[in-house]
Amino acid sequence: MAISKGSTTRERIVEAALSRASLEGLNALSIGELAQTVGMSKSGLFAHFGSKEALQLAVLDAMLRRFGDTVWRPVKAAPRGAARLKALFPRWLDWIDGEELPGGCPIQSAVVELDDRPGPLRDALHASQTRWVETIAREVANAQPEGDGDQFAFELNGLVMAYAASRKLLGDPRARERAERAFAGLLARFAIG
Amino acid sequence: MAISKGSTTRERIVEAALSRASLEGLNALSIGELAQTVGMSKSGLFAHFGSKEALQLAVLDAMLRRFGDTVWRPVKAAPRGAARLKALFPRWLDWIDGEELPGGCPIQSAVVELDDRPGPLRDALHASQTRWVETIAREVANAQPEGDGDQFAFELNGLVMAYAASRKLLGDPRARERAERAFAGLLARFAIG
DNA sequence: CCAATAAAAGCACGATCGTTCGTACCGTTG
DNA sequence: CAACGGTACGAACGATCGTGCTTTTATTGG
Repeated sequence: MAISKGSTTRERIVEAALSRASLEGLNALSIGELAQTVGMSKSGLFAHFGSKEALQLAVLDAMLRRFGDTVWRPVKAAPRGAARLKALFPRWLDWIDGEELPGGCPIQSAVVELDDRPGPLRDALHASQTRWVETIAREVANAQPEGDGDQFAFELNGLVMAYAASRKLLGDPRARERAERAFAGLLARFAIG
Repeated sequence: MAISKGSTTRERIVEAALSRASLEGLNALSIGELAQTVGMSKSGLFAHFGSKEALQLAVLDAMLRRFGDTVWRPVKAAPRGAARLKALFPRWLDWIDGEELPGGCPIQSAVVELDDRPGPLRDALHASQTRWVETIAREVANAQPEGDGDQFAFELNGLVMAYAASRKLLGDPRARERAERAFAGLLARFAIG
């Protein structure tokens, strides 16, 4: 069989852990509780990873892959440059709203959770975020060769975080409209569009 | 004596908890570990609060007060409007850098930690953040009566979050310069200056 | 200085944590 | 049929968690 039994259970575990982590964060993952929700024993679940940190790494990897699949990959259908950036933005906001995961964007939680906690988790997230900034900057370069892509990525990232905070903590119904207006201002300032 | 012994130890506890929470978050606070760092017994410490949640509330309250004292209060010396906003920004970034607390801004951690976890903690933070947005918006109104103060506050908040992420996770040495450039762009777009 | 009160300690509780171990059951392979 | 690696189990480990009690120690007001 191409798919062994173990790999599918492993996926079920990571899937459940991903939901949980989007709500409570990576550190709050508990093996016992996780085992209960997937319906197996603590030790059986544990054997799939060998340590809690390895489980967290698997979950972090899964959330990054899912972001790529859900947000970025469909956007690549749009032509390079301005069109892609404009296609990216609403999709990214949708991702924040969390139709995919119950607790919204787990990456943002991970950023805040890991930013001053050294270790393999932080390293993996750091690498991923660096690549993400480069991805955005490359698109900016396609849209406007004069523009500072890293600066754009910096501000765009802040925009999305502000959207998340405004939406989820403050519950502002105008959050999306605010984000869109800010995005329009950003495009204008960088002469993109 | 005006200051009882209990109130001063309580302050010592909250102070230590504040440092810890700035590193690990409010939920990661542990009474046992906290008691050890303050040099007293678990039960002795516990008696000051009666529950972990009450301790967390005290810590949250302390961090919000400290933000007010460290960031906002000195800024009020500047004249209302544009001058205040310009004075606020670098001071806010300094606060993010965390010369005051070891782990940088604990409020941002709290926002991400509590944004989808209902309860008194979230309520207190929600109220505080709402007041903060209003404070900024009021200042914008003083600087530029035509401007949408809530929109400005939204974007300014995102800027600061982007700065924190860029500085602490990515370790970008140009983070401050990026934030300043973005702030200049924000002021320009709102015709403040 | 003494009694009242506040603060802290001591001890124990049930629960849960991550982890280890030995042991079954399974399908595959020789 | 025998041996095997992969998968999952139950039990148990020491540690730590938040939270009650009861008792001792420190501080305070009269």
